[in-house]
Amino acid sequence: MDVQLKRGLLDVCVLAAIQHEDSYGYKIIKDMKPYILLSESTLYTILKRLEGAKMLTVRTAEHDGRLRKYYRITDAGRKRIRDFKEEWAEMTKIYCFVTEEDKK
Amino acid sequence: MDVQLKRGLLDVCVLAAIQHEDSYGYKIIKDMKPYILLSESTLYTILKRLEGAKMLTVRTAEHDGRLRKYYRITDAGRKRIRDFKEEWAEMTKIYCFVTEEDKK
DNA sequence: ATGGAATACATCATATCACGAGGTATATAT
DNA sequence: ATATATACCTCGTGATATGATGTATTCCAT
Repeated sequence: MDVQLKRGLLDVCVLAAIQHEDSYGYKIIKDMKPYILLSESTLYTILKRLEGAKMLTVRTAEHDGRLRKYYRITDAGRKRIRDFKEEWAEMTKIYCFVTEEDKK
Repeated sequence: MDVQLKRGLLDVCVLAAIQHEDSYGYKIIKDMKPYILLSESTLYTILKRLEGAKMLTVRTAEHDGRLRKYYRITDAGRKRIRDFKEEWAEMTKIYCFVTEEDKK
């Protein structure tokens, strides 16, 4: 997918990946794989940004003797997803505009 | 609409605005207005970029004693629109992923 | 006739952001 | 032993939307 198109989708996708249950970096990438690919460097940049925007919170927990950082979505994060749904309607209009055939 | 989301749509929208007939800066902005807003500085940046990518060609013509730059879509430009249609299918999948309700 | 809006083009500086390259460390399978 | 998977992180770079700003002409209302 075009890099510029991804830009608008990645943040929301990451939020979507943790909306049903807390998750951690490596798992988020795997869960998103069928829909959109992203590298670790990209993901951690996004997680930091979403944390700064208070759309998720972080907690560190031990798992099999190794530390993991678990991310949990906040109300602001859920609002971002709702806003995206509204933006989708606008995008659908744009799609129609772009694919409009010649009206002879 | 979210700035990042616009990024991926603007180029294709500008191409869509000239796909049926040649157009010029001011008119492109007006035609796109119902679907997506963009400033003149943004538009001219995009037109330059699309010209560099050979997705459109430019010609200068006089209109009412004033010079206008008319933009015409190329085959590469039409291909970009076709590619977008394919990307739309991916985006629809992503939309489903994001809006997926809890599966109890 | 004068002033302001609309038309029409353009440049520059800034802030945001995806991503490759690189780094650290442990667990598990071959 | 060694390779692969898991798990985290930082930095530099290139791409790009946008506001601010500038130039110039035409049209319309007062």
